[in-house]
Formats: sequence, structure tokens, C-alpha cells
Amino acid sequence: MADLKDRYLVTAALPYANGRLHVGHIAGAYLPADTFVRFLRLMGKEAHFICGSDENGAPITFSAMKNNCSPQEVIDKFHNIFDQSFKGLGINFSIYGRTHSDYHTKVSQDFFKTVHEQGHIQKHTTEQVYCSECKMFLPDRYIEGTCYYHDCGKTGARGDQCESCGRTVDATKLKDPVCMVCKMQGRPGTGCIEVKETAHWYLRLDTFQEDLRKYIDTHPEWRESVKRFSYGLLDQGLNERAITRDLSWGIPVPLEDGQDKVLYVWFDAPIGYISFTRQYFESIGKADEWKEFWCNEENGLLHFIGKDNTVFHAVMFPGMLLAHGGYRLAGNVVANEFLNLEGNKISTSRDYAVWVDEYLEHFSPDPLRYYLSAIAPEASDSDFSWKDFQQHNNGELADNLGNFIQRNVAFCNKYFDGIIPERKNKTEAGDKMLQEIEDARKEIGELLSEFKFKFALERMMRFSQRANQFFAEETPWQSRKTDMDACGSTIHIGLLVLEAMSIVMEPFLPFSSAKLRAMLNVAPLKGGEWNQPLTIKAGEKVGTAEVLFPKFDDDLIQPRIDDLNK
RNA sequence: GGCGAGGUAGCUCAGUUGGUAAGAGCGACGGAUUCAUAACCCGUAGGUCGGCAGUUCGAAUCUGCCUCUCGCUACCA
Repeated sequence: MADLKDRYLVTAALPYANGRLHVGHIAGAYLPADTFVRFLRLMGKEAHFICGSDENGAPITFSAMKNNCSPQEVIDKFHNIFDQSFKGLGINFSIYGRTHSDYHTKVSQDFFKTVHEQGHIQKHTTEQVYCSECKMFLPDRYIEGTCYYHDCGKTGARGDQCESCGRTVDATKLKDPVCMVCKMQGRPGTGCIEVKETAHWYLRLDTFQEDLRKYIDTHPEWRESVKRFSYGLLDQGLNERAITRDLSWGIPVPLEDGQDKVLYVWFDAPIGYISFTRQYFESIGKADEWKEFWCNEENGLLHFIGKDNTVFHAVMFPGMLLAHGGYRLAGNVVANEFLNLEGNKISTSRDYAVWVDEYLEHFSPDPLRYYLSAIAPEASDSDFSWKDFQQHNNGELADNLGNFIQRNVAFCNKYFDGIIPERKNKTEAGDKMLQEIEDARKEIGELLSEFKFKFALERMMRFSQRANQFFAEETPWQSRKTDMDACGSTIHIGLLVLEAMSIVMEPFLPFSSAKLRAMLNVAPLKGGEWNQPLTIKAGEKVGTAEVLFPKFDDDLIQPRIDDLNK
């Protein structure tokens, strides 16, 4: 088994509180993180799971404007939706914090102040686009105008990039600029834009260029995509990077001349991992324990993210931590690629997505967890398709795994009155199956500890398939008429397989695992069971067989497809 | 434009460092069986691994060119 540490802190990317969660978010960060944490606990390891809502920044204020409400109402709304979606999928954080909290604000400001005192932050004055109607500086993306490149000249160019020619543009140079924030509120948006000077603070990432390279160098085990991307950035050379913004909604810059400025959300968001950790350990009466994970390299610290966050987790946040000087760096940044939907890009703004809250109105969580692990975008982008979802559920969960559970428990009830029979016949086939149990535990564990969730799940299904093979070859439905000892031995082993299955499936299918254990009459999992002896004993009673994985008919799937095409 | 990822059996995809890896799952076809959610189990199906050229005793796996798809290009997160 890959060398696991005894104690871990696992973080999952903070979801931004201006839109619901969709399957892409889940597949990218939360599900693999949750799966890994569950696995660690079954291995008897200590694991804390940190996440929270990312609640600062411009888009939230604009979202509030659009909906005629306050930013606070926006973040409250999404915080609650996130919370319910996570709970509904069985993604259970040790703490789910909020970056708009006082606690986080203070930790972030202290962090900024320390880095500032170390001399790694510099102040510069630049020119930015300002709207005299909105009385605010505009993020580049909220300015539209005519592209100033001679060979383009198209309208509709945004302040960050021209949609037509694809080039990066300087927002202050756009012709006929229009304020989109004004337009959002029904004003014309023209004639109100000017270019004004404003001061901002910059993090000298360039100072840590070589330290960051060494950091990546010491982690050859990271996923190729993360390393490649990080080296790409380092090869280009790191620049100083603005870490403040002219905004009203966010964490105030803790400097005397920092009035009306807030920290850039990507500066404060990763600090959330730290502040939430501290908050969590305080809440359980171990106020200093957070240092075990943030200052002590002996223990595990892992970030699970989608690939769009790689730059922040593999370069910028480590740079921040180095600049601060009081922290260790993460042991791994586990990034996933993107999930497409029916061959197209998932799009929040166009409402083209499978939303978690809507999914949960129609289905139970485990089939989604299963499917998203089966198509996990670990090495390259992958595609969510409802038909494929149906196929995986029906053909694998229901027909193979679910059916094996069903046929064993039902058989035990039907022909042994639900009393677990003894294994009186020690056959070679039986020994092989028992060995297969141990092989499965070991190999699935190895794959999980290497973050190969897709392979681990495949291995789990092969275990299920081998169990079905064993059952078919032993033909207990025949031996029950001629040799009850042989028959009972087969069922005994089958039930042992089920108990082992309830353990190895738990990281992927926690709800079904709990149901299965209840069905088998074995104690709920409490940690450490992965490598412990199984507890099924002859003479004890099992419950009645229950269908764990119903099949999904077309009439359940088709409406979901129709929904997308609306 | 620059950087990057892909184009492998009908479909979805695996393929560490070049040489019994041309593979899996599903679909399809045939067989066996009845304990089970008409489930399970067994067997079959042959795709010149996008195109061209090259390096090599030998390449899906290395190099160059071509073609197609896609992502990123950092101050929205």
C-alpha cells in the first residue's frame, strides 16, 4: 500500500457563492475529496475535511444588483443551497465555513499584514476604468466596447478579451466603452466611463520563483497535468500580482491607506482553508491543533480542486505561504480536468448543467456518486451523458453489484431461514474466493491511496464480478438439494464477500454501504475496518433482502434529457 | 498568435520507461442456467491505434510535417 500518513487535513475548493453546484463541481473536487477522506478513515487514519463558501468579490455584488437584493442575501441563499447539496450527496465536511465571516476576515487580514511586514507586498498606482454613474471601478469583464485592433474593430469586445479576435485587450483603450453594470440596472451605460488612477497592492511572487520550482521538483508523484501546468507558469516567469481590488464587498485591506479597497478574492479564499481549520479545532476544544497540519510537514495536507484552480493552488497560494513564512506547503494538489455534458461545455450562465439540487429531487445520491467516479476526469476531460448514467446504473450497480447482494441475502433467507450457515466444506474454490476478498481490499486500497479513483472503482466492480462468478460456479441452488454443507459453505463465503463489499464500497457508495451493513446485521462502520477481520459469524441472523440499486427506466431518464434541451 | 490536451474496435474509453498490449466495459451474436432487480455465468466479434515521412532490428508508444477537435492565454471567480 502506498505510504499513507497517520493524520490528514483534506481541503476541497471553495465553491463561489453566486451559482448552484452542478455535476462538474462534484466530479472535479468534492466527490474525490470525500471519497479519499472516507477511505482514510476506514484505514484507521485521522482525517479532517475542510471546505466552505467563497463569498467575497465583485460577481456577488452584481448578482445582488440583478436580483434587487443585498449581497448578504445572495451569499446566504447559496450557502444554504451548497450546504444542502453537499449533505444530500453525503459529502460530509468536518467544517463548512464562510469567507464573509468575521473569523475569516480577521485571519485573512492578519495574513496580509504579516506578508506586508515581511516586505513581500508592494504598492503601485495604475490606471483603471471607472464608472461615474456606478461610482466604482469596473472589473475588466464588465466593460464592453469596440476592439481597438485595426484588423478587428468589432463591437462587443470585453475589457479582458475581444470575443471576435480572441486577443487580450487593455480595458482602458477600448473604443466607445459601455458600463455593463449600468446596463444591468437599466441605465444606458454610455458616457459614464473614465480612466482614473488607483493604488493597489501587489504580491511579489517573482521573489519565490525558484522556491516554487523546487517545491514542484520535490513532488514527482503529482498528476502530470498539474506539474506541466505549474512548470509552464514558472518557465514564463512569475510576476508580481495584484492582490487588492476597488470594491465594497470583501475583506477590507488592513492598512491605513487601504480604505475602500478589499483583498482580491483569490487572496483570501485559500486562506479560508486555514481559517476554517482553526475555527474547526477551536470548536472542538483543541485550539492549537490546526498547527499540526499547517505547520508540521509530518502530517498530510491535500488540496482537491478542478483544473481551473491549478494556478492558485500550485503556484499562487504556495507563494503566499512562502511569503508569510509561517506555514508548510501542501503535500499534493489533486486536480481534475473538466466534465462536459452530453458533449457540450457545462455553462452556468446558460443554465446548461445538471444541478445537484435538481438531481436529488429525482434520484438517490449513490448512483450519481458511482457514475461520476466511473467517468472521473482524472487524466482528460470526460463526458456526462444521461443515457450513459442510466447504463452504468442499470448494468453495473443494479445488475452486477446489486444483484449479487440480492441473490446472496435472499438465498440465505429462503433456504437457511436467514441464519448464516457454517462453512463446513473447505474447498479450493472457497479458499480462492476468500483470497480474492483480501486481494480486492488491498488493491482497491492501493489505487485509492494513489488517487486513482476510476481504477479503484473498476477494481471494486471486478470484485463484484468475481463474486458472481464464484456463486455461479458453486451452483448453491443445486447443492441445496443434494449437499447442504456445500451449499451453506458457499452462502457463508458469499456473505463474507458482502461484508467486505460493504467496506470497500463505502468511500464510493456510503448510503448503500450503510444499508447493506444493516441488511447483514453488522455494526455500522466507525473507522479502521478496511484491514480488520470480517465479523460475519455462522449462527447469526441476516435481515431481509432489499433492492439497493433500482434500475432507471427511460421514463425517468428521458425527462432529464428533455430538461437540458429546453 | 502563443502554450497545452486529444484524435485507438459500433459506442465510451485503458494503454507505465518503444519489442507476446493492440486491450477493457457496453452494444451485437451464440451457449449455459434459474438463487437473484428477465439478473448472473461462458464463448465469439478482429480496429493497418487521424494522415504522411523519418529514427530504430522493431513504434499506438520517439522526431518532423499535415489535418481535425478542444481547453488555457492569468487581475470574473
